[in-house]
Parts: sequence; C-alpha cells; structure tokens
Amino acid sequence: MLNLPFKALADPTRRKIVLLLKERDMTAGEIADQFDMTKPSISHHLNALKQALLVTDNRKGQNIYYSLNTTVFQEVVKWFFNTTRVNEGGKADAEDK
Amino acid sequence: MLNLPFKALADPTRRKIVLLLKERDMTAGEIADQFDMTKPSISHHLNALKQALLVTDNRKGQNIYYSLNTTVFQEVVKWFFNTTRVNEGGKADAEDK
DNA sequence: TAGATATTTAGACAGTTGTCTAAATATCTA
DNA sequence: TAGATATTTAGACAACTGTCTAAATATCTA
Repeated sequence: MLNLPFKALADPTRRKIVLLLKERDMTAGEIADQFDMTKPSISHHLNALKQALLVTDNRKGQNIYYSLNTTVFQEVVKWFFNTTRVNEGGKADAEDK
Repeated sequence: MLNLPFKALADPTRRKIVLLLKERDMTAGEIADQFDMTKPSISHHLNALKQALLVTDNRKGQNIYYSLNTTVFQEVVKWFFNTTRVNEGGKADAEDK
C-alpha cells in the first residue's frame, strides 16, 4: 500500500531527510544537526519514514545509521508514471494499491 | 513550492480523484458518485487539489468540470527523479523548492 | 419567477500530526 | 561500574484534517 509513503512524504522535513539520505547514509544525530528542531522531533520523523519503509536503520555502536530504501521509492514513482502517461495508449494499471 | 501538491496527494481519496481525472474530465457530481462520501466532502477534496494546482475547474452551465493539470505533476515527478537517481553522476539539483 | 438540479460554503467535531520537555534505554570508555 | 554520549520513548498540547449536516449560491427550465 502506498498510503504510508505518501503520507510520509507530505512533510517537508521528511522530504529533506530523504534528500540527505540520497547523498549518503547518516546517523540520527547527523541528520538532526541539519535541522533547527529537537532530536526527539527528528526521531519521530525518522520513525514515520521507517514505518513507510522509505528508510532502514542499522545500529553501529552508539550510532544508528539511516539509509534510503529505494525500492519503495520506485513504487511511488510508478504511481506517478501511471498518472502522467495520459492518453498514451494501454490502460496503465493505475490502481492505488 | 511542492508542499501543497505533496500534501494534497497524501490523501487516498484525492489520489483516486487524480486517477479518475487521468482518464477523462469529470463534473464534481460524477466524481462524487465514485465515492461513498457526501458531496461537500468531495468538494473539500477537490478544493485541496485545486489549491495545489493539481486540477483546474471550469463551469459549463450547472456543472463544474474538473481536469488534471499535468504541469504540476511533472514538477513532483522531477522531485522523485532527483531523489531516485542515486549515484548516477552529477549533483542532481535536488532542493525542495 | 418558482422550482429543480449542481455545487460550494459555513460551522461543528473527533481524530491525527508535529512539536516540545523530561525521562528511559543502549553503548562506549576510563 | 560510573559517567558520557547517542538515540528513542512517553506524555502533553496546539494546530491541522477529514468528515458531516444545514444552508447558501449558481444555473437551467417550465
């Protein structure tokens, strides 16, 4: 289901986190440093992204590294392709599954 | 700014409306008929899509026809391209503007 | 103009969301 | 083991969202 990913991406802070993780894996603390917001708030956003399966986390000692899960992204991108290919022949299997 | 479109697409009812309008322009009433929801509620969703510039409306007599605005869609798709093209060379201008 | 049809606006209300502070948990190191 | 560091969990709270009913607005037609 695409509902959680779409809801996760509705927040600008979470979209920015995604862009950060696109460049490289980062620890929760490194991510938090990029925002004018408390660490618990960032932790909450990371959890939303994790619930949506858009990121994965991996503890290494004291740090927890977050990584982008591109697989779920592809699914969201597909939804957009189904939507934007208007009148290009062939019913494009465009359900919101 | 992409915030309104992303927020608009966070709701499953609105995503379904978008898929309907992908096939053909429809009146508010025709759209409402596809849902188990009151017309004021659908009107509210249509307004959210309109505020996000994802759809346009056009009155014809008693009816108001809604159409998909593919231009704004392209912008959202671009955001995903900037995000998914990981490690494919060239810093991909990936700000959330 | 009166009545019917199409749609939106207004206002209420419960549920969800984003943020915070305080406290808890996990790990490392001296 | 004690203290320092990294991160999350718990709980509170204001703001936002999605839904509804009732009423208003716009248009058509007899």
